[in-house]
Amino acid sequence: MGESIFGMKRTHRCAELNASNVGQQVTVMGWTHKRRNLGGLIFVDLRDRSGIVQVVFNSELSAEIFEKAESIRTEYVLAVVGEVANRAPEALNPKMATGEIEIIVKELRILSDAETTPFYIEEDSDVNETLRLKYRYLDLRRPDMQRNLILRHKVAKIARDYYDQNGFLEIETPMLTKSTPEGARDYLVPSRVHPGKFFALPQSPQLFKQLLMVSGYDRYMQIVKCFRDEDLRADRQPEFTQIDLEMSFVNVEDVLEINEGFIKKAFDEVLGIKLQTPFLRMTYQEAMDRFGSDKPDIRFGLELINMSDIVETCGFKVFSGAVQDGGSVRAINAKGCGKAFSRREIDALVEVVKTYGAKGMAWISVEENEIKSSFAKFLSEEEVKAILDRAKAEPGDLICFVADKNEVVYEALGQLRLEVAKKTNIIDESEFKFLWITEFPLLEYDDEEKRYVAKHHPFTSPMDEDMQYLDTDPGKVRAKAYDIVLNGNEIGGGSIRIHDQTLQSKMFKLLGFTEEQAWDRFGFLLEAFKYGTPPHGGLAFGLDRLVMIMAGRSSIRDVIAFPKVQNASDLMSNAPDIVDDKQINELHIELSK
RNA sequence: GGCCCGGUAGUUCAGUUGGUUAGAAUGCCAGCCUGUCACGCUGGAGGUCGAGGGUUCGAGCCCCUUCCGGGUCGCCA
Repeated sequence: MGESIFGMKRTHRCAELNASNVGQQVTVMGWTHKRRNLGGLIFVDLRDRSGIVQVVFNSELSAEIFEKAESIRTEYVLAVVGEVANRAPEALNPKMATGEIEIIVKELRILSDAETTPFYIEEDSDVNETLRLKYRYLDLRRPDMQRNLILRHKVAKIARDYYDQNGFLEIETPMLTKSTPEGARDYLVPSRVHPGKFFALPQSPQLFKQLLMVSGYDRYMQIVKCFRDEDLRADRQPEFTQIDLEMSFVNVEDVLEINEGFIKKAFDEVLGIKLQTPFLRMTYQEAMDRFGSDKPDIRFGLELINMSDIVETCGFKVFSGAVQDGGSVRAINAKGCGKAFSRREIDALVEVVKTYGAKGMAWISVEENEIKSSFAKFLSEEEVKAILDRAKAEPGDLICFVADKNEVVYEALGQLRLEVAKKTNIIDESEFKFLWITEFPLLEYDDEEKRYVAKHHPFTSPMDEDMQYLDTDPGKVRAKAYDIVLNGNEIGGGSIRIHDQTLQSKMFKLLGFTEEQAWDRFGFLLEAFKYGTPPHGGLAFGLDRLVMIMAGRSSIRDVIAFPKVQNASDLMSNAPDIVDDKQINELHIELSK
């Protein structure tokens, strides 16, 4: 059993001590990071969340204390009273933040012993993630994980302070809500009191924050958990955190401006990085045309080049056919890759575009006085020359083409662009490139459901100048919707909302809802809109993704204390799990076999 | 639901064409050691090769099934 802490009070965290404390008697408490027993002299590196300090047990101690010190093992929890001393010049450790000093121990208590941990508690360990997650509380002792969570805390704190200073009120919205059929799958919670009825956990506080605008709160923010029952990815967890906000009496530009102010402040105060505002604004159409993506990584070029007009009537059916069917032929010029890539590596690029629905990838490898290509023989000399000119081709380049429906061409080349950038190592990992993508399409056609669905959500306002197309050509209507993109990651998005009941009803109709269905599902919102609704709009940041990038990690699991694995379970607590029949019965649920 | 990668001492890994008792480093345990900081030296323990089945005289290695983890496509208003 561990010793009591009775009568002791911690005076400092381990790494808070420095040369200015020399001569002071201090009490520190923490975990045994490492011990070095030299026989008559024992060193212990004591660790807490601040860092590590060396404590020394020497022969001036009583036999009782020294024997106790000999029993110390890794991860034992210690309380140590001692005097801070300068280290001898030859014993300095410049690699340690506290390497100039050490604590000469006078009193020791072993507060808790510890079994050998399943993995070392050390910086940047490459332990199997299964094991890390099963023993997450040990994983979270690792200094880099502690830094990540501390960074997350700072970002959240800055968000609250910043938005508070700008007149936002933090207001909580319910976790037990009404299921909405549009969008992601809901997590459902059965009601005991109402047999056969279910709550849904919120995918976002969307409707509630709009209602708060109706209520006159003017500026709302909340750091809030959201839930989506969809498959996981490195940047997607079933429960995740948003910095969610909504503002009244604003236009698109007002929302962008206030939010880039937050990002600027967070990067300055947490990372010491001065960002230039305003961030670059780019329309959705421009982003697609130039980068094949609505979340382009603009740390590098490799932009898409439209070749459609050149090849529209060429002899290569794959190209001319795609253009004549309303699609396009586009390319990227992978500078130097014609020379640098083996045939096998080029074949790997073909596999990349196939993953995203392209039927294939045509290519031209440019050499000193000739070109190598599988399809150029179908083209006239002039056509080949026009292609090379437009691609600004130089010897050594590899020009990669995709011909298909625009949708597929964008997606395949956008992803190919990222792949080539990774392979050729042209991305500067130290850069943070933000931009806003604006003027998203309001709707997209769902082939499966045979109807239009909202690209953002059904409450997004169309752009004023496109209102005329709502009835005639809905696919053409652009929305007052925007995303904020950082290094190719969507870290937030939002829109100006519809605040007019008639327009909102029309929108539901466009999405294929009957009047009855719309009122059944969103009646409370439509009803609310009758009583005086301010124009409003807002945005939500994905806090996990933002912090992930700021921490230089590639998975949001590394910035979430207790994340779930790919099958949406928790390896530590073993949730989800079966429950007693009694609980099931109370909820009026029957399980299928 | 599809595709790809992985699973061997506590941990990180190696393991040849299928062939003796499955190795290394580190950690752990014991002994020695007064200036270490990746402490050092000596010795020791430690294995369901993810699980099940098959082929074979013989399987960590080949085949089938399955479980677990990661990446990804679909999915994610």
